[in-house]
Amino acid sequence: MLNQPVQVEGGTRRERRIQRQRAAIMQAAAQLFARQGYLATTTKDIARSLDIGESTLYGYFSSKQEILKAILDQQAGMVDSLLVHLKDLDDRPSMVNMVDLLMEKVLATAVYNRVAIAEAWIDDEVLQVFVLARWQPVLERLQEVISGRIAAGIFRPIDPRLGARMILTAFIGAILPALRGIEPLPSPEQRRNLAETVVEFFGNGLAARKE
Amino acid sequence: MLNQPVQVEGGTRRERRIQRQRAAIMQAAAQLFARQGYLATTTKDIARSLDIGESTLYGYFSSKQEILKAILDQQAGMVDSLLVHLKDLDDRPSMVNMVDLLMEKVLATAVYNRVAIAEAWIDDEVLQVFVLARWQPVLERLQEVISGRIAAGIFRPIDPRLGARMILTAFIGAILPALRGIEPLPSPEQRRNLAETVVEFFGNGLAARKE
Amino acid sequence: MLNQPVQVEGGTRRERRIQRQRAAIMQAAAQLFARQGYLATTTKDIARSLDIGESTLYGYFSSKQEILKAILDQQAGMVDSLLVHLKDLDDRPSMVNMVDLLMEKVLATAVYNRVAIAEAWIDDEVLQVFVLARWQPVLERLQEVISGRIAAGIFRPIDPRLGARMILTAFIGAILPALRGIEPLPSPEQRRNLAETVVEFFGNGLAARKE
Amino acid sequence: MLNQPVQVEGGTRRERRIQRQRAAIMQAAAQLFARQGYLATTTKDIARSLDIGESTLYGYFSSKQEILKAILDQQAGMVDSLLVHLKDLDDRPSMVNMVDLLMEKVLATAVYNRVAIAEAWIDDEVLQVFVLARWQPVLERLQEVISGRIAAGIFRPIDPRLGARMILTAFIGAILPALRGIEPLPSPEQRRNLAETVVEFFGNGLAARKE
DNA sequence: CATGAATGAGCGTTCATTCAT
DNA sequence: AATGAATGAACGCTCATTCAT
Repeated sequence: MLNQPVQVEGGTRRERRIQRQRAAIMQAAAQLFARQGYLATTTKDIARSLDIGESTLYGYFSSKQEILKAILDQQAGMVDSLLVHLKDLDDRPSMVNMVDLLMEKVLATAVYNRVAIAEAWIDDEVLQVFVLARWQPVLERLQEVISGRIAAGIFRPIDPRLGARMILTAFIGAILPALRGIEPLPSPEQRRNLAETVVEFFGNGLAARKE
Repeated sequence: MLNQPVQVEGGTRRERRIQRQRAAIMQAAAQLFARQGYLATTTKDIARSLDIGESTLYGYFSSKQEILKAILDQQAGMVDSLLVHLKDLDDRPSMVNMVDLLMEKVLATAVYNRVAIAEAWIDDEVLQVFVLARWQPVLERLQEVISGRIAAGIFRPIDPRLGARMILTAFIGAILPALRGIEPLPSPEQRRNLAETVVEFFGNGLAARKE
Repeated sequence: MLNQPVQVEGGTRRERRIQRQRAAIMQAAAQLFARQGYLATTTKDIARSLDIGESTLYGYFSSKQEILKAILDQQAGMVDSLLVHLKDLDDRPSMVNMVDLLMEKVLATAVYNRVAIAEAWIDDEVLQVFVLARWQPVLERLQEVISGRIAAGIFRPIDPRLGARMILTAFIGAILPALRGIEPLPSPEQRRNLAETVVEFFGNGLAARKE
Repeated sequence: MLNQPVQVEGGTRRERRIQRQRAAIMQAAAQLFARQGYLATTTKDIARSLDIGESTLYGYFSSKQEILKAILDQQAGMVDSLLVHLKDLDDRPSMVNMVDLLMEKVLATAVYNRVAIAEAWIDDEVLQVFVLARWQPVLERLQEVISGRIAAGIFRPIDPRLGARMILTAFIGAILPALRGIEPLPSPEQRRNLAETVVEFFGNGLAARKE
């Protein structure tokens, strides 16, 4: 979780510098928001962690709120970017790939997600706009798959909404310690393993595979 | 979710009155903490919601922090009280009963749990002392059951810790909207239904039951 | 220009204390606003001049703006209270009495008026709401008198609005140094003298009285 | 009240350019100072209204204070320039001419005067140095005229200082709305009319002319 | 010469806590 | 036991000014 200069592209050199600085501020702020919460983090904290003056922040964001909004926006964008990958969920290997990818993306922005979850847990608007609205397509896709399999007799008749929610929270449970920051991020191998376990769990629970 | 005078017992009449007032403060504070977060809730908010003077709070708690601690303590006690019921998890009906009971207890103190989760998400000490330490026995019991079934060939060989975590988060997922406060608490029938679905999911995932 | 405890009446003892404190704050603030201007006066200045904590101010006024508003309101009320006395302006002695009274009232709240003028000079809303609207009846009464005398052939035909404005500013000119705070308030005798001169000026300019 | 490039003369081309820019800054700043007050006007406001960088201002003035000082100086120079015209005040036509000229000059720099009045109303040093000291010769000349006429039996015996002050404030009253910026500047005809009324008022008040 | 970026000092305001009654 | 009043410490934010380019 190093603080490396963020890569940005496009625009003039000046615009790139501004984007780089904005990203650096968001990163530093997100670290602090994740660790102490938004309210407990002062603008002084953020400035000090970047070794800049407090008022310098206001050249890049018009308020502390705006920094949070930018973080939430970026994380929401990440969720959106998942949607293209939600097509093939019919055979087991493609599901494993999908879950692996999901984990990778979610964990790559773990700090941002931690902030988003913290805020959404308390603020209804954040919950609706930045979390529920963005994850909704994922949940719907899951429900489609479940409904399809129920119709095909592969799955028991179950409330697809509940099923989708349980599977999604089980998925989150698998990466929760890393997301919460009490365990290191899993290696690619560990992640693949987790993905396979989640998918298996999705289908058969913990029952022994019946061949 | 009415604010009724809380029943307390033991001690002199005076001590009971004090306990009753402490409980009333905790309840009022927890409502506000749950809705707005601990930091965003002012002592003035709490006092006003009880229609008492702000400084009166300090006759019952030495600080705002202490109110939070008392709330976390109480919720942790609730978790502890679950442990006695964790014995019989061997046949399906007793598992359903257990999960139903768990849900009932967790939802009965939904507001307190919401506060605990919010704080644990941000504060490492709260996470360790008030959440992880208390849920640890539940997780361990679950791991035992899983290990036992793996040994008996009923379950696939899987990391029991991961399995326990996934099942517990799936369980939480089932009641998440009520816990977060965006859906009403489930009726006893709905709850039983949820419990059965969770247990089934635990065993067989979403696969059709093979009888 | 001593800072004596302000007399207030009505309400319970508690309410009277609050009113007294509000008045003390307004008085202290007005002194400072008059001397340095509203913006250049900090809440710290006001608090220090009363030897109270800065945050104590906010128990009596919700913002620095509100202190200013209260001062302007009070001054506007003073102007309103003049109107009852504007009836008899027909013979010379009653005009002198009237002008004398006007001077007395305006000078008794000299500091407040100085603040009101300063703000009205810069802020259009203050000018309209707190100054023009309140002095309007005075100006109109003056115009009536002037129009009446023109009709009676006593006065030259002149724009009554311009006449009223000139006479009012000449009146203010007579007390300007006291209002501005560079000369002490006039004694009652000096004031009566000023009043007579103003009234004479009103009628005959500086020309020698033709008896 | 257009913002045209100000004409300056003397010096090298470079010096003229500097003078022109200084004047442009003063003009822009004076507009803002007049409308919002000195303190409420930020250097950013001034720079933006000139479409230059904020720090560019500091190439022409060493501080925001200095811009104000330059404005006050210039206005004070305008008053000084009136003095040459204060000779002939003996017959009525020349007095009217004089008052007309005074009005013209004062109104031509209305914005600067508005700023000067605002500051002098609050700051003792500005009052003394930039206003009282500069208007003093005008007041003295007026007092001389009054004293002379008293000696000649034309005027009543009156305190010449008070008389001079009243006549000057009545004069200001005649142009006050334009000065304050709530009415447009008077046309030359209107101005001449005002001048005649003021002079008449000076001599005979509002009494009908006795021929 | 012009400027974008940076910043220290200070602002108005909030709030948990104390204290006299 | 209850409270209204008071307050120090700290907050988010602004702004005149500096400085490297």
